[in-house]
Formats: sequence, C-alpha cells, structure tokens
Amino acid sequence: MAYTLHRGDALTVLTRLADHSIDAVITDPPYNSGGRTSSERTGRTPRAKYTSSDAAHDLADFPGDNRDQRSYIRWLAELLTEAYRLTREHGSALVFSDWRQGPATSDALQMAGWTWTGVMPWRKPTARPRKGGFKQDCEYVYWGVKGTVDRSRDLYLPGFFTASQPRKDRVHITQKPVEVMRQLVQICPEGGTVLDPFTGSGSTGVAALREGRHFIGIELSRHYADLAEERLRGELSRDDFVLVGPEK
Amino acid sequence: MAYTLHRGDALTVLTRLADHSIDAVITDPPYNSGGRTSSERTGRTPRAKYTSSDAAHDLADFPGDNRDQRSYIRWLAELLTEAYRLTREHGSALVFSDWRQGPATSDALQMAGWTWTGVMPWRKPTARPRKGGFKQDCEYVYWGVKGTVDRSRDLYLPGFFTASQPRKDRVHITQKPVEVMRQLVQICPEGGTVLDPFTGSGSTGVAALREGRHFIGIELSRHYADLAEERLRGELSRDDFVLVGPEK
DNA sequence: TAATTGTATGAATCCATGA
DNA sequence: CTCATGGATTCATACAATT
Repeated sequence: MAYTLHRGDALTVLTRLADHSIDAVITDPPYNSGGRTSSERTGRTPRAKYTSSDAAHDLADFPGDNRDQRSYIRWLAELLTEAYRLTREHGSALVFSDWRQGPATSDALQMAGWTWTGVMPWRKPTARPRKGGFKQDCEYVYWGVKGTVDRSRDLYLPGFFTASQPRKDRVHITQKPVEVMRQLVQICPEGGTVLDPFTGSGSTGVAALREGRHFIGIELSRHYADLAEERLRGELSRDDFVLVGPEK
Repeated sequence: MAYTLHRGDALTVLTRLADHSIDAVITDPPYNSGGRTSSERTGRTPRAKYTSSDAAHDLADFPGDNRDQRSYIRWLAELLTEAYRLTREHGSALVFSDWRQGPATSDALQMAGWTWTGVMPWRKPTARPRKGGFKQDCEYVYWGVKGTVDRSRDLYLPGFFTASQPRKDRVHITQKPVEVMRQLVQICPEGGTVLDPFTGSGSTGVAALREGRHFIGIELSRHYADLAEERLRGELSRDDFVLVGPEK
C-alpha cells in the first residue's frame, strides 16, 4: 500500500489529477455550520464556534469554515464534480455532514452527478445535552455512487456507526475515529485507491492503509499536512499491520 | 387524559381546528418514496412497496402515497402550515421521514414557518442488509419548533432511538414502536395536547395517553380509524396506567 | 486487580450586553 | 430597532486518580 499527499487547495489539486484514477472519495469538508446568525457562522474561527469556553485544549483552527450556505452548496458541488470525473464507474463518494448541512450536502452530491444512495448516521455518545428537548448527537455520512452500486461484490456494510470522538492523542478539532473510517473505506475495493481532498490529520488515510487500500490526500494547511504525513508514514512502518486479519 | 379521533382528510379536518390548541404535532406522513422512478413510486400500492414479496402480510393499503416529489413538498408544507397555526408558541412538530425524503421534509417544515432544530435517527436493527454497500436501517424524525425551544423546561431527551418495528400485534405497515413514541411525546408538556394528522393504527395516541398527554388524531381510512379507536379505548381502561410513575 | 470517585469536555447553544 | 460579540451553561461519557 502507498500514499500520496498533496499540499494545496482541494479544487486546484483535483483538476490536475487523472480521470478514472480513484475508486472512492471519502471526505469531511468544513461544514460552515455552528451558530444561528450568518455572522456567527462566518465570522468566527472553528475553535470559537465549536469549542467549549472552558476546554483547555489548544488545537489549531482549520481553514475554509466561513462560507454562507448558498456559496457552500456551489463550492461543494463544484468540488464533487471534479471528484466525480476522477472516479471510476460504480465508485463511491462518502461525504460527512452535520444535521444542519444534510440537505445541502445531498443537493451538492446530486448536482455533481452522483446517484444519492443513502445516509449513514454516526452517533457520538459524548455529545452535549440540550435543555428543553432532543440533543443532536449524530453526524451523517452521505453516500453517492457513480452510476449504480456494484452488486457483484460480496460486501455488506453497516448502515449506522457509534463511536466516541478521539480524545487522547487528538490533534484536530474534528478528528474522526479510525474504527469508523475503517468501515467506510471498505466501499473501495481491496487494492483500490481512496481520495480525501480534506485530509486534515489523515484518519481516512490511516484507515485506508490499514485496510489494504492506497490513499491520495490533499490538505491546505501546512500544519495539518505535516501531521498527516507523519501519521501516514508511521502506518507504513507499523510492524503489526500484517497481523490485521480479515474482518469478520 | 382524553382523546379525540376525527375520520377524514387531514388537511380538511385541520382547517376546522382552533388556533393555539395544540402543544405538539407528531406524525408520520406517507413518505411517497420507495422507488427510483416516478412510475415505480406511483404505480404500486403501499403494500407492494413496503412489504417484501415473500412476506405473508395481510395489511391493508393506505391512501395518499403516490405524489411526485415536487407536489409532495407543497402538500406537506401546506399541511404543516395549518399545523403551525394550531400550535402554541414554543410548541414542536416531529415529522417522520425516510432517508430519501429527508431534505424535502426539512424544506417543507421550514416553508411552513417552523424553525428546524434537529434530526433524530431511529434505527431499526432488523433491517435488511444491502449487497455491495451500506444498508439503510434508519428512519428520521425531523424536529421543528414554533419560535424557539422552551429552555425553561427541565427536559433532556435523547438524540437517537433504537427499536425494532412491532412484529407481533402489528396492524399497520409502517407502525411505530410505542417505546420510541413515548420518548417523542415528552416534547409536549405534561397535560398538554398532542396532534397526529396521520393517526394510522394510533401508536402516537397510545404513547401520549400513557405519558399523560391528551391526544387528537385524524385518520382517513375507516379501517385504521376503527383500529385506532379500539387501541385508544383500550388505553383508557388499562388499570395499570396509574402505575406509570414520573419519569426520572 | 477491580471498583469507585473525581475531573475534564463536546463540528453547541443561548442570552445579556454593547455597538 | 437590528446585528455582532463574548461569556455562561448543560450532562453523559471517557479517562485518570484513588481506594
């Protein structure tokens, strides 16, 4: 297994990649969510929007979390259009979203040509409660395919995930649990290639390598690109990775 | 606790009800999905769509499940507009949807004036697996409020439900588990009134009565109106219902 | 070693205050 | 008035510290 990391803007780098070189696009774009007013959403850093005021951690902000909803849909649709071009027939796109941006994500996916085939909730047991009603403790993975689902594969994946956010060793505010990502990357055939245009700290890549898929990542921020590089390099030199047997 | 059942068309009956008489609208409209093409959606009866071909069900069809998506949104928005008028300030609407109609449901809710405040997945552990990818084993409850959430209530509800569809004693194709509905009706203050314009077999009403809320139901089909009537009457004569203590 | 107690925090949300 | 800003708040859960 091998990986490639590009440092730069997602859309710019995508346009340079070759047609039909990718089997699955799995990514977690900035949600541009958080806050009731436009200025709350666009005028604050991710840390200010998403972090408890008494939290002691010192994780870096990430860029691109300040679009309004209209330009968010257009931007995401354009990105997913490029991703569609790169993807082989029957390939998949898996896009993370919170509850607020769900409809926008579904729209963008379909505007880009993907066939929307499902939604998989990811439940986070440690979400904040909400006084006066129902808490919102799920994020969502929107699933699109290029053309139709490949029904010839003997593959049965869950429709729902539950896992806590990484706490120890966390390096990104929105870091995803590797155990969830390991399930998701299986939508890519073994030995195929997974693309993540918003690599962040690289959990998608880590999962891809552990599950025997190649990985191509793109990350704008130097800080996170370096962190992802380090984590991915560490994966290739893990001597226990041959111990990972076939999933039951 | 008391209940009222109207037999008739939802929209027609709603226009006859009084302003500000309702605390929570909790309902499961016909989803109108279940097929990729317009003809697949409109050409089959609900039984043909929602039951597997080999299942030995004997459940009656229900009407109003063959609109295309555009008119579905308009129809649902109109219905939710009437429901909005009936509802008190800070009251809630909880609308069931499958994954396909989620964006449409969110649109209709907001078109009708409700503030969209969340989505709660309901997971059905017995859903069929899907060859070649992720199974779709969740339905969704879309939550809207009139104005803002009432933060003065000391109420903390879950953001996620898991429960199997009733198997024994099931009388409606899309019957909801009472244990899920008992959580949902708590968004209505104790002693308040819950409205369900698509009563079906009456699970919302059963849950409302058990949790100490009044219930108003509307059901078009004579068959299901009779069934709901019977179930609700049975609730009022349960001698164990006084044993239901205050929720912790 | 196992059980118990203690502490920090969450892709938030709400509200008072000031511009 | 509206809009922007910053600080206070909520509890289940994870993990560390302690018994």
